[in-house]
Amino acid sequence: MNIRHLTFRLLQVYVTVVRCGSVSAAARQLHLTQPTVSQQLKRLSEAVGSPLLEQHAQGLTLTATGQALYQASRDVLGRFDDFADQLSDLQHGRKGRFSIVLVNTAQYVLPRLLGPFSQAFPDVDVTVHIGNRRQVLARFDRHEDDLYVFSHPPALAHAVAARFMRNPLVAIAAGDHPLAQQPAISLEQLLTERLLLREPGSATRMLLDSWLQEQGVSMQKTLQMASNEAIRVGVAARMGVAVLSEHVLPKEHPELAVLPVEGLPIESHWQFIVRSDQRLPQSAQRFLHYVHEHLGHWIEPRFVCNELDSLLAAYPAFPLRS
Amino acid sequence: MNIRHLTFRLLQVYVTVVRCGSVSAAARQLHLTQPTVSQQLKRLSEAVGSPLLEQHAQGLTLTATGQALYQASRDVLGRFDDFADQLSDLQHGRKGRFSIVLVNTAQYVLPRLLGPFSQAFPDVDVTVHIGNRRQVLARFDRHEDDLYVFSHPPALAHAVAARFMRNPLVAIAAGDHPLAQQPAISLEQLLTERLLLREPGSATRMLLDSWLQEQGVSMQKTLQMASNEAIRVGVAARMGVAVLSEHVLPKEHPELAVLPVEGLPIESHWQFIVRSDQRLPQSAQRFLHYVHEHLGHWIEPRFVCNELDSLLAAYPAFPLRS
DNA sequence: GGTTTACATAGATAATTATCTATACTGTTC
DNA sequence: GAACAGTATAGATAATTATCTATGTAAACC
Repeated sequence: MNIRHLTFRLLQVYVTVVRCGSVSAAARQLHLTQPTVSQQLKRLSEAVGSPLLEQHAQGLTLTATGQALYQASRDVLGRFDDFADQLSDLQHGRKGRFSIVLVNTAQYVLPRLLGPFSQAFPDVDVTVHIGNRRQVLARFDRHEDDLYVFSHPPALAHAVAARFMRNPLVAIAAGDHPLAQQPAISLEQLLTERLLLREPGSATRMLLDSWLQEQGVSMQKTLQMASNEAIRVGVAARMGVAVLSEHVLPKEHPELAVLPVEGLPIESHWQFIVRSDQRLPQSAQRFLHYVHEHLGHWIEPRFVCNELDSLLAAYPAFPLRS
Repeated sequence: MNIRHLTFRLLQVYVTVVRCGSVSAAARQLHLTQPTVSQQLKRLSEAVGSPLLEQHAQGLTLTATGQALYQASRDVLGRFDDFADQLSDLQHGRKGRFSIVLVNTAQYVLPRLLGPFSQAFPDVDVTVHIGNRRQVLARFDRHEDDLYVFSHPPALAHAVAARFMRNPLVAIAAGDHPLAQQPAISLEQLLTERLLLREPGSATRMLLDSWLQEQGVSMQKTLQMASNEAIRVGVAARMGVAVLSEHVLPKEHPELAVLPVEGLPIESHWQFIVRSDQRLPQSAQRFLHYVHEHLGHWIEPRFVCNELDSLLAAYPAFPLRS
């Protein structure tokens, strides 16, 4: 048997002929002429190397080979129908996988988007990595993920970005800290306190550094901790004050106070970054669309900054509704 | 997905590429050039409607679609490998079915050939029909079977015949019948006895009729019975004498005697008939070859008359050994 | 015995496929 | 940054396929 020139189409025609029990009937059903079907059968028979059909008084009869081929054809076509179903799910992003990397601060927020998405699309597997800004950039360079979330625009080649949420940095102190009582605080006043800092390489630190530099001042007493959580707890324990993403604070935080420092909060934004030189899986596209549509439902309005349109415009063929 | 222009070859190439993890390696293995394989992949990808592969630092990676296609391809190709195995059995006649029709007398002999054949080829299903000459001819006219066994050459269109066994007709009487004692018996003497006859339409009757006509004599006392068995028992019970195929007699037959009538035995032969206007199933071809080779092992030499060569010459491509 | 029905064959043509060579692009690796 | 390895693209060509119309053939039906 020569498998090389065997097409699925040929098997479809064959199955139709067997089901119809007649060449002419099959031709009508397939919108072909009868000689065309006859010839296809001939080719198929040659490919297989044995006769498949015999003509008897009561119509066509299958040879043993013909029966075996009929079963094989049905199995094979059925298997490809299944594949087509899978494909449809995959192509609509209802199924699949993608990976996303977050800078540390974003980990307080993204679960509020990923959670509903996973419920809506249970067959999409999402892998989430978390690191500080430097680590996320390294992963970007190595093409390790599909979606990246930064809190400050990086200048990267092959990157397309779109902001979606505000990420204000505020100054905090213990709830009963003397500064917490004041109606307004100058930057200099703040810097007399010990400042609890994230490590260099983190976005929060970078933003703070560059903001202070703009203001022409420099830090005095500092203490460095590589975790937003640790800093928050440290501030509550009166180790000092800090400038942190507002999202790091719990909803209710009696033991912490946001300080009305002049010039604060520092405005920054989280944004999705995709690599333009790498295919974005359908499921990740589906996620971006989902975020675009539902952001307002899951996030407090004052944080929403939905600028995803420009990014999504790159995937125009994507079916908007599942 | 457009299934129409999907070939098995394309899937083979794809599977090879995935297994090799590289287009070039697959090309070498398939004895093709690298651009050829690249282009096949492109076509496949277009047929499916989604990217299948991605190029990363560590070689090619499958997309989710690519993985699904890989599995589907393996399943499908595996299914066709199974089919090819079946096909091989069918094409070598190791498996399949055929039907054969025997005239009555042959039913005493053909089981001795069909039995060993069925043991040697357990996956071949044989259907045996039995009738008298007229009934067998009617089946032949209606194309009802694959193989026909007659005991007298019919003049048929689209028939090819080959003799394989002698079928002598002998006169018998009860073991203690007066004629049984005589060293030689004339035809006239025989005809004074009551003759137990098969029905018109049977070959035995036809042969006897025409032989008697040649001899210029006619029957006097007769009794007609539509079964060789009934006649044999009737002769033993002294109802009369008969002319029957020698094969109808049991190996040991003390209650019956073969009479040395002049001019007897009437020589006739069994022969296989195949229709030249109808495909002979491989399994039936295999059976004829089997008979040709083993006839001498299963049948007493004096009955063997192996003239199947001419018939088998029509199937030259048939592999002689299983 | 003519008519119908169903299948096969022949011949033609446009589209598609299989395959090549030559060349361009893109990361790795010295 | 030059060389290299692996892919992709372009252009060419022979083979194959898909499909038609027209015609032949054989059995079945009045």
